[in-house]
Amino acid sequence: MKNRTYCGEIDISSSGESVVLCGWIHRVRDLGGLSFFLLRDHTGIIQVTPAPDDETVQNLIGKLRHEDVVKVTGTIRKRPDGNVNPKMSTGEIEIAAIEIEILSAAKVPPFLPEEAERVQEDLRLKHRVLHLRTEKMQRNFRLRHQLYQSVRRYFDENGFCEIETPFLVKPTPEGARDFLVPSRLHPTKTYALPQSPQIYKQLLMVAGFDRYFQIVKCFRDEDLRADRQPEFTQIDAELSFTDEEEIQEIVEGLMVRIYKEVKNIEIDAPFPRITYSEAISLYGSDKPDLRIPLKITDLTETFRGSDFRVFSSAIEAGGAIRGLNLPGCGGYSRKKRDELIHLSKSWGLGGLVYFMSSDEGISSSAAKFLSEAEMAAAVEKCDIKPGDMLAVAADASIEKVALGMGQLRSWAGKNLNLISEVENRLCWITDFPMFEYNDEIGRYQAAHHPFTLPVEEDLDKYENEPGRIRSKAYDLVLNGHEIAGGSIRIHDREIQRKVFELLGFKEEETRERFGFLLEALEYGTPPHGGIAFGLDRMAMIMAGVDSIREVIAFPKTTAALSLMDGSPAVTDEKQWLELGLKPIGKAKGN
RNA sequence: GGGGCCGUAGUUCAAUUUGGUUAGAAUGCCGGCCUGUCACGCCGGAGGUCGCGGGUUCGAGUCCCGUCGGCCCCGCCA
Repeated sequence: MKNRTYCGEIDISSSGESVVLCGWIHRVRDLGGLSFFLLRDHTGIIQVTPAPDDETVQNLIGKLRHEDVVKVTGTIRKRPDGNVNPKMSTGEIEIAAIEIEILSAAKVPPFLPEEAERVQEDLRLKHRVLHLRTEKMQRNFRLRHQLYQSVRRYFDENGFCEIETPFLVKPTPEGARDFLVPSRLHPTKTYALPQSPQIYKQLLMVAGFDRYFQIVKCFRDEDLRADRQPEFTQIDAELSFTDEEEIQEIVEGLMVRIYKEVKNIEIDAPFPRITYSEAISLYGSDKPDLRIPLKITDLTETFRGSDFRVFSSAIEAGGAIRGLNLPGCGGYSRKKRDELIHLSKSWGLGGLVYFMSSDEGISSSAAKFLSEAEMAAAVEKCDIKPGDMLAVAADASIEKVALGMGQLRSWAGKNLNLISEVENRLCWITDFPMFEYNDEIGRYQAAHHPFTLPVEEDLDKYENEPGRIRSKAYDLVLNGHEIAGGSIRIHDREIQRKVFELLGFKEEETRERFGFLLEALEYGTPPHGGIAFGLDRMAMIMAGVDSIREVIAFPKTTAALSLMDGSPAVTDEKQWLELGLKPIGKAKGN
């Protein structure tokens, strides 16, 4: 519609002008002889009232209902003195309407957009369009749009070429569960939806594109979480003739650019680099939230030779003792301390030993087992001040005590109000282990993926301690969320062969699974590496919401259902037959 | 696969602890009145498979079992 104006774009400077506005009925106030209504579009809300003595319009307003779609023709005018609404950005003006056309009458909606935030989420998901009409959701998606644009501009300016990779790809048994797509033309065979474009972007490097990027959907058939959906969006990038430093610099430039363009926030680069093992011991996590100003302290040496059995037995078994300052908790009641001990058990810790500090000195439940000197040393080492409480855990497994203390650190961040919401803290986690032992299947698995380049000086650990080989992999962590992960890839076929061997892949199997990549790698492969970002998580954090469902237009529930369109759905027998398939088992649902 | 919380008018909640008359309120909806409202106001009205199924009981929204659905977490997510 030409010459159409938006509700939020008008201000007092345009008073006197005639306008055509289109939008939804937000609220009607019918006073009898005089009526008002609020008209809403994606830019804002403005009040409309009949032009003087216009009875036709006056009568029509009484018939308007919530969420009707109307076209309003009228004049912008200053509101009479004393009738300005300071709570509205358009509160100084109103539209004197000479014509109102109902373009589409609305059924009574199950909830009004303005109350969407307090209705049950399943109802919001079912009537997603009503929720998306809210100012908050409109803002979230416009932020996400800005994010796309900023990313595309940045990569384009830095010589990256956007190339689409296929959605119907070869199934890969490693990693996450695949969504399979049966082939009609080739019964018993399937495609898979890509878990990521990993292999294809490596092929693009072999193909000589030098720098590639793509904003692309990925699919993983795993259980859902607040920050995990079965289909999600990655910003995927890959570079040739590169190294970790270059990739990290490019990413830092991107993050600085995004924050500036999307949020108008200046962030500092470079971001701190923290090795995986440092992250685990200092923060008890491979994705530490650096907004929490607490570090875990190793107290193993402080308590070596202690008479306290809980400590000495952990040390004798090769374990560790770690402490964390809980600032301001020195006065915690017995009940609160017990609650925390209960929680600590769910974090995999055996319990917590407390040292409460006050002006009178240190008190502790373990005081009778420990010397004054030991207690003083621990408190000193953890920077405990009067009023604080030191929580200490010991375990025969270093990993267990580290991760448990990490949970305690997160708990403290949330519950002791230590997190500043306006802060954005980014860091790199580097030097990940190349392999992780999987107890269930009794072999090593790639911690990142099997094309990741191991750190060269660790290669001699192949035979005896593969668990200690580090890889050239890196994660980018923002406020405790992993938002990107990448690596330098293997371009040497001998190293690739060794990695597959260690992962227990038979040569034949390797050829069958990854043959097309390995073959391509033989025809002249540039050293290359890259990274992939979780765009949904970035949008979630930048929008200040707690779930990626708030930044995905049509998300699934935690049971992977779409309440709006009812997918997945029972499929016609005819469609199954065409694919040469027959469903077994029984559908659940109502 | 496991743990926790939740499900009552269109919506948000109360009544569930301790089983007992006709399941209440607000808002939304419908009708009437009202000429400067802005969460308009006033008057009246309609609206309930208490998620579903089974069990215990003289009697179940309330107790028990199962199931469906939602959220959070663990496992899982190369």
